[in-house]
Amino acid sequence: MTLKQLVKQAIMKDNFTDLKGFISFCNEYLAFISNNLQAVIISQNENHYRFYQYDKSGNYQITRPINSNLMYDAKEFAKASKEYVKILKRVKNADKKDDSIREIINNSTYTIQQSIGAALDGLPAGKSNTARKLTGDLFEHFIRLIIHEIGIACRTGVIQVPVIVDGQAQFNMSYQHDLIIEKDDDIKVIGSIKTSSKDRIDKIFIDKFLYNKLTEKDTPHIAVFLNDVQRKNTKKENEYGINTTFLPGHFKGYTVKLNPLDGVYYCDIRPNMKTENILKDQIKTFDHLLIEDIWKFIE
DNA sequence: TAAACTAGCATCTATGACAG
DNA sequence: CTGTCATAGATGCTAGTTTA
Repeated sequence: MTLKQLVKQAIMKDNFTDLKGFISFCNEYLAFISNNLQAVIISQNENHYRFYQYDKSGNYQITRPINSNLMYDAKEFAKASKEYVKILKRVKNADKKDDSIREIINNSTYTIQQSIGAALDGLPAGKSNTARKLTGDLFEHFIRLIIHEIGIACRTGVIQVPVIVDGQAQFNMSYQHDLIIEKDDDIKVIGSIKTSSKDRIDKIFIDKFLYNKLTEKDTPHIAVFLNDVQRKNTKKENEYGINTTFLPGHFKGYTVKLNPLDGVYYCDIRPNMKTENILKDQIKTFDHLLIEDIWKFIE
Protein backbone atom coordinates (compact mmCIF):
# COMPACT_ATOMS: atom_id res chain seq x y z
CA MET A 1 0.00 0.00 0.00
CA THR A 2 1.22 3.53 -0.69
CA LEU A 3 1.37 6.36 1.81
CA LYS A 4 -1.46 8.12 0.01
CA GLN A 5 -3.65 5.06 0.39
CA LEU A 6 -2.74 4.70 4.04
CA VAL A 7 -3.62 8.31 4.75
CA LYS A 8 -6.88 7.87 2.92
CA GLN A 9 -7.70 4.83 5.04
CA ALA A 10 -6.79 6.59 8.26
CA ILE A 11 -9.18 9.44 7.53
CA MET A 12 -12.07 7.05 7.03
CA LYS A 13 -13.58 6.26 10.39
CA ASP A 14 -15.45 3.32 8.91
CA ASN A 15 -12.14 1.49 8.93
CA PHE A 16 -11.99 1.66 12.72
CA THR A 17 -15.32 0.39 13.91
CA ASP A 18 -13.82 -2.57 15.74
CA LEU A 19 -10.47 -3.72 17.10
CA LYS A 20 -9.88 -5.78 14.00
CA GLY A 21 -9.95 -2.60 11.95
CA PHE A 22 -7.31 -0.97 14.15
CA ILE A 23 -5.09 -4.03 13.97
CA SER A 24 -5.31 -4.49 10.24
CA PHE A 25 -4.55 -0.85 9.62
CA CYS A 26 -1.52 -1.16 11.86
CA ASN A 27 -0.31 -4.20 9.92
CA GLU A 28 -0.56 -2.26 6.68
CA TYR A 29 1.27 0.72 8.08
CA LEU A 30 4.10 -1.30 9.58
CA ALA A 31 4.53 -3.16 6.30
CA PHE A 32 4.76 0.17 4.54
CA ILE A 33 7.39 1.72 6.79
CA SER A 34 9.53 -1.39 6.80
CA ASN A 35 10.82 -0.49 3.34
CA ASN A 36 9.42 2.81 2.12
CA LEU A 37 10.81 5.44 4.46
CA GLN A 38 13.16 8.14 3.26
CA ALA A 39 14.89 8.09 6.64
CA VAL A 40 14.52 7.36 10.32
CA ILE A 41 15.71 10.35 12.31
CA ILE A 42 17.02 9.79 15.81
CA SER A 43 16.04 12.24 18.53
CA GLN A 44 19.13 14.07 19.76
CA ASN A 45 18.18 14.35 23.42
CA GLU A 46 16.48 11.01 24.07
CA ASN A 47 17.84 8.57 21.56
CA HIS A 48 15.11 5.99 21.76
CA TYR A 49 12.68 8.39 20.15
CA ARG A 50 12.57 8.28 16.37
CA PHE A 51 10.96 10.37 13.67
CA TYR A 52 9.99 8.77 10.42
CA GLN A 53 10.57 10.78 7.31
CA TYR A 54 8.41 9.97 4.31
CA ASP A 55 9.74 9.99 0.78
CA LYS A 56 8.68 12.24 -2.07
CA SER A 57 5.15 10.84 -2.08
CA GLY A 58 4.78 12.31 1.41
CA ASN A 59 6.65 15.55 0.63
CA TYR A 60 9.50 14.38 2.87
CA GLN A 61 7.36 15.16 5.90
CA ILE A 62 8.48 14.11 9.34
CA THR A 63 6.26 12.32 11.83
CA ARG A 64 5.59 12.78 15.52
CA PRO A 65 8.11 11.16 17.87
CA ILE A 66 7.85 7.39 18.12
CA ASN A 67 9.23 5.54 21.14
CA SER A 68 11.26 2.70 19.67
CA ASN A 69 11.12 0.80 22.97
CA LEU A 70 7.36 0.49 22.61
CA MET A 71 6.81 0.43 18.85
CA TYR A 72 6.75 -3.04 17.32
CA ASP A 73 8.01 -3.70 13.83
CA ALA A 74 5.88 -5.57 11.31
CA LYS A 75 7.14 -8.98 12.27
CA GLU A 76 6.84 -8.48 16.01
CA PHE A 77 3.40 -6.99 15.67
CA ALA A 78 2.08 -9.85 13.57
CA LYS A 79 2.83 -12.13 16.50
CA ALA A 80 1.98 -9.79 19.35
CA SER A 81 -1.35 -8.65 17.94
CA LYS A 82 -2.71 -12.20 18.04
CA GLU A 83 -1.68 -12.51 21.67
CA TYR A 84 -3.07 -9.05 22.35
CA VAL A 85 -6.63 -9.98 21.45
CA LYS A 86 -6.45 -13.18 23.44
CA ILE A 87 -5.06 -11.40 26.46
CA LEU A 88 -7.75 -8.73 26.38
CA LYS A 89 -10.53 -11.28 26.38
CA ARG A 90 -9.19 -12.90 29.52
CA VAL A 91 -7.47 -10.00 31.16
CA LYS A 92 -9.53 -10.23 34.33
CA ASN A 93 -7.91 -13.55 35.12
CA ALA A 94 -4.47 -12.69 33.81
CA ASP A 95 -1.42 -13.70 35.76
CA LYS A 96 -0.60 -10.44 37.50
CA LYS A 97 3.05 -11.35 37.82
CA ASP A 98 3.53 -12.05 34.12
CA ASP A 99 5.32 -8.98 32.80
CA SER A 100 5.19 -10.20 29.22
CA ILE A 101 1.41 -9.79 29.28
CA ARG A 102 1.77 -6.23 30.45
CA GLU A 103 4.33 -5.52 27.78
CA ILE A 104 2.07 -6.82 25.04
CA ILE A 105 -0.82 -4.69 26.27
CA ASN A 106 1.19 -1.48 26.43
CA ASN A 107 3.27 -1.95 23.32
CA SER A 108 0.43 -3.13 21.12
CA THR A 109 -1.81 -0.29 22.20
CA TYR A 110 0.99 2.16 21.57
CA THR A 111 1.98 0.67 18.23
CA ILE A 112 -1.57 0.65 16.90
CA GLN A 113 -2.30 4.19 17.94
CA GLN A 114 0.99 5.61 16.72
CA SER A 115 0.64 3.88 13.38
CA ILE A 116 -2.52 5.90 12.89
CA GLY A 117 -0.98 9.11 14.20
CA ALA A 118 2.15 8.76 12.12
CA ALA A 119 0.16 7.89 9.01
CA LEU A 120 -1.91 11.01 9.46
CA ASP A 121 1.29 13.03 9.75
CA GLY A 122 1.53 12.25 6.05
CA LEU A 123 -1.35 14.60 5.34
CA PRO A 124 -0.34 17.74 3.44
CA ALA A 125 1.17 20.54 5.54
CA GLY A 126 -1.99 22.62 5.81
CA LYS A 127 -3.96 19.70 7.15
CA SER A 128 -1.91 19.05 10.25
CA ASN A 129 -4.78 20.04 12.49
CA THR A 130 -6.99 17.52 10.77
CA ALA A 131 -4.44 14.92 11.73
CA ARG A 132 -4.51 16.07 15.35
CA LYS A 133 -8.25 16.03 15.59
CA LEU A 134 -8.60 12.63 13.97
CA THR A 135 -5.87 10.93 15.98
CA GLY A 136 -7.48 12.24 19.14
CA ASP A 137 -10.89 10.96 18.17
CA LEU A 138 -9.56 7.58 17.13
CA PHE A 139 -7.58 7.16 20.34
CA GLU A 140 -10.71 7.81 22.37
CA HIS A 141 -12.61 5.31 20.32
CA PHE A 142 -9.78 2.77 20.49
CA ILE A 143 -9.60 2.79 24.28
CA ARG A 144 -13.37 2.35 24.54
CA LEU A 145 -13.17 -0.61 22.19
CA ILE A 146 -10.48 -2.15 24.38
CA ILE A 147 -12.65 -1.72 27.45
CA HIS A 148 -15.56 -3.32 25.63
CA GLU A 149 -13.30 -6.15 24.60
CA ILE A 150 -12.37 -7.01 28.18
CA GLY A 151 -16.05 -7.24 28.98
CA ILE A 152 -17.06 -3.89 30.41
CA ALA A 153 -19.73 -1.70 28.88
CA CYS A 154 -18.80 1.92 28.44
CA ARG A 155 -19.76 4.91 26.37
CA THR A 156 -18.97 8.50 25.60
CA GLY A 157 -21.57 11.10 26.20
CA VAL A 158 -22.93 14.11 27.97
CA ILE A 159 -23.89 14.10 31.63
CA GLN A 160 -26.26 16.72 32.93
CA VAL A 161 -25.41 17.93 36.41
CA PRO A 162 -28.00 20.09 38.11
CA VAL A 163 -26.70 23.03 40.09
CA ILE A 164 -28.77 23.41 43.22
CA VAL A 165 -29.09 26.69 45.09
CA ASP A 166 -31.27 26.91 48.19
CA GLY A 167 -32.69 23.49 47.51
CA GLN A 168 -33.74 24.37 43.97
CA ALA A 169 -32.15 23.24 40.75
CA GLN A 170 -31.23 26.48 39.03
CA PHE A 171 -29.75 25.12 35.83
CA ASN A 172 -27.82 22.20 34.40
CA MET A 173 -24.18 21.97 33.60
CA SER A 174 -23.53 19.62 30.72
CA TYR A 175 -20.34 17.69 30.89
CA GLN A 176 -19.08 15.91 27.84
CA HIS A 177 -16.95 12.97 28.90
CA ASP A 178 -14.76 10.67 26.86
CA LEU A 179 -15.48 7.65 29.00
CA ILE A 180 -18.47 6.76 31.15
CA ILE A 181 -18.80 3.38 32.79
CA GLU A 182 -22.18 2.60 34.27
CA LYS A 183 -23.60 -0.31 36.18
CA ASP A 184 -27.19 -0.60 37.33
CA ASP A 185 -27.84 3.04 36.35
CA ASP A 186 -24.99 4.13 38.57
CA ILE A 187 -22.02 5.97 37.14
CA LYS A 188 -19.02 4.01 38.32
CA VAL A 189 -16.22 5.79 36.53
CA ILE A 190 -15.77 8.97 34.55
CA GLY A 191 -12.70 9.13 32.38
CA SER A 192 -10.69 11.32 30.09
CA ILE A 193 -8.93 9.76 27.13
CA LYS A 194 -6.36 11.96 25.46
CA THR A 195 -3.22 11.50 23.43
CA SER A 196 -1.35 13.93 25.70
CA SER A 197 -2.13 15.81 28.90
CA LYS A 198 -0.61 19.24 28.24
CA ASP A 199 -2.99 22.07 29.00
CA ARG A 200 -5.93 19.75 29.57
CA ILE A 201 -4.77 18.18 32.81
CA ASP A 202 -6.16 20.99 34.96
CA LYS A 203 -9.65 20.51 33.63
CA ILE A 204 -9.70 16.85 34.62
CA PHE A 205 -8.99 17.70 38.24
CA ILE A 206 -11.51 20.53 38.22
CA ASP A 207 -14.14 18.28 36.65
CA LYS A 208 -13.76 15.74 39.39
CA PHE A 209 -13.88 18.37 42.09
CA LEU A 210 -16.99 20.08 40.82
CA TYR A 211 -18.83 16.97 39.76
CA ASN A 212 -18.46 15.36 43.13
CA LYS A 213 -19.34 18.56 44.92
CA LEU A 214 -22.49 19.09 42.88
CA THR A 215 -23.67 15.50 43.01
CA GLU A 216 -22.52 14.94 46.59
CA LYS A 217 -20.97 11.70 45.46
CA ASP A 218 -17.48 10.33 45.25
CA THR A 219 -17.40 9.12 41.67
CA PRO A 220 -13.93 8.01 40.58
CA HIS A 221 -12.33 10.02 37.80
CA ILE A 222 -9.54 8.54 35.74
CA ALA A 223 -7.39 9.59 32.80
CA VAL A 224 -5.80 7.60 30.00
CA PHE A 225 -2.99 9.16 28.01
CA LEU A 226 -0.95 7.85 25.14
CA ASN A 227 2.17 9.88 25.85
CA ASP A 228 3.41 13.34 26.69
CA VAL A 229 6.17 14.16 24.24
CA GLN A 230 6.32 16.36 21.21
CA ARG A 231 8.87 17.10 18.55
CA LYS A 232 11.13 20.06 19.05
CA ASN A 233 13.40 21.70 16.59
CA THR A 234 17.06 22.18 17.34
CA LYS A 235 19.43 24.85 16.14
CA LYS A 236 20.69 22.71 13.32
CA GLU A 237 18.49 22.01 10.39
CA ASN A 238 17.24 18.44 10.10
CA GLU A 239 18.07 17.75 13.71
CA TYR A 240 15.25 17.10 16.12
CA GLY A 241 14.71 16.34 19.74
CA ILE A 242 11.70 15.82 21.96
CA ASN A 243 10.01 17.98 24.54
CA THR A 244 7.88 16.68 27.32
CA THR A 245 4.47 18.29 27.62
CA PHE A 246 3.53 17.02 31.06
CA LEU A 247 3.23 19.69 33.76
CA PRO A 248 4.42 18.08 36.98
CA GLY A 249 3.88 21.20 39.06
CA HIS A 250 0.24 21.45 38.13
CA PHE A 251 -0.31 17.74 38.53
CA LYS A 252 1.14 17.67 42.02
CA GLY A 253 -0.54 20.89 43.05
CA TYR A 254 -3.98 19.66 42.10
CA THR A 255 -3.34 16.25 43.59
CA VAL A 256 -2.33 17.63 46.96
CA LYS A 257 -4.49 20.70 47.25
CA LEU A 258 -7.65 19.92 45.29
CA ASN A 259 -8.24 16.18 45.03
CA PRO A 260 -6.23 13.28 43.69
CA LEU A 261 -7.50 11.47 40.61
CA ASP A 262 -8.40 7.81 40.96
CA GLY A 263 -6.07 6.56 38.26
CA VAL A 264 -3.84 8.04 35.60
CA TYR A 265 -2.51 5.73 32.92
CA TYR A 266 0.09 6.15 30.19
CA CYS A 267 1.17 3.89 27.36
CA ASP A 268 4.42 5.82 27.02
CA ILE A 269 5.13 6.82 30.61
CA ARG A 270 7.78 9.46 31.38
CA PRO A 271 10.69 8.43 33.60
CA ASN A 272 9.92 11.05 36.25
CA MET A 273 6.45 9.58 36.70
CA LYS A 274 8.06 6.42 38.00
CA THR A 275 10.51 8.05 40.37
CA GLU A 276 9.19 11.40 41.59
CA ASN A 277 7.19 11.53 44.80
CA ILE A 278 3.43 11.96 44.37
CA LEU A 279 3.71 11.24 40.64
CA LYS A 280 4.84 7.68 41.20
CA ASP A 281 1.87 6.98 43.45
CA GLN A 282 -0.64 8.50 41.05
CA ILE A 283 0.54 7.50 37.59
CA LYS A 284 0.89 4.01 36.16
CA THR A 285 1.24 2.29 32.83
CA PHE A 286 -1.88 1.39 30.88
CA ASP A 287 -1.78 -2.34 31.71
CA HIS A 288 -2.58 -1.55 35.34
CA LEU A 289 -5.95 -0.19 34.36
CA LEU A 290 -6.98 -3.32 32.50
CA ILE A 291 -5.41 -5.94 34.72
CA GLU A 292 -6.18 -4.50 38.12
CA ASP A 293 -7.85 -1.16 38.64
CA ILE A 294 -10.86 -1.16 36.36
CA TRP A 295 -12.32 -4.19 38.14
CA LYS A 296 -12.18 -2.45 41.48
CA PHE A 297 -14.11 0.54 40.16
CA ILE A 298 -17.07 -1.49 38.97
CA GLU A 299 -17.43 -3.70 42.00
C1' DT B 1 -30.25 21.70 6.68
C1' DA B 2 -27.20 25.34 7.42
C1' DA B 3 -25.04 27.99 10.72
C1' DA B 4 -23.10 28.46 15.24
C1' DC B 5 -20.82 26.53 18.92
C1' DT B 6 -17.63 23.47 21.60
C1' DA B 7 -13.79 20.73 22.36
C1' DG B 8 -9.56 19.09 20.80
C1' DC B 9 -4.52 19.11 20.04
C1' DA B 10 0.32 19.59 18.21
C1' DT B 11 3.03 23.37 17.20
C1' DC B 12 4.87 27.79 18.00
C1' DT B 13 6.40 31.45 21.12
C1' DA B 14 7.59 33.73 25.53
C1' DT B 15 9.48 33.60 29.94
C1' DG B 16 12.27 32.07 33.65
C1' DA B 17 15.96 29.18 35.76
C1' DC B 18 20.38 27.59 35.58
C1' DA B 19 25.22 26.32 34.14
C1' DG B 20 29.49 27.67 32.43
C1' DC C 1 26.92 37.64 30.12
C1' DT C 2 25.42 33.94 26.96
C1' DG C 3 23.44 29.90 25.60
C1' DT C 4 20.46 26.01 26.82
C1' DC C 5 16.67 23.82 28.77
C1' DA C 6 12.13 23.39 31.00
C1' DT C 7 7.73 25.31 31.75
C1' DA C 8 3.73 27.73 30.52
C1' DG C 9 0.79 30.17 27.48
C1' DA C 10 -1.00 31.35 22.80
C1' DT C 11 -2.26 29.96 18.26
C1' DG C 12 -4.61 28.17 14.32
C1' DC C 13 -7.29 25.15 12.40
C1' DT C 14 -10.45 21.18 12.61
C1' DA C 15 -14.34 17.60 13.51
C1' DG C 16 -18.44 16.75 15.60
C1' DT C 17 -22.55 18.34 17.95
C1' DT C 18 -26.24 21.34 18.90
C1' DT C 19 -29.25 25.01 17.75
C1' DA C 20 -32.10 27.80 14.92
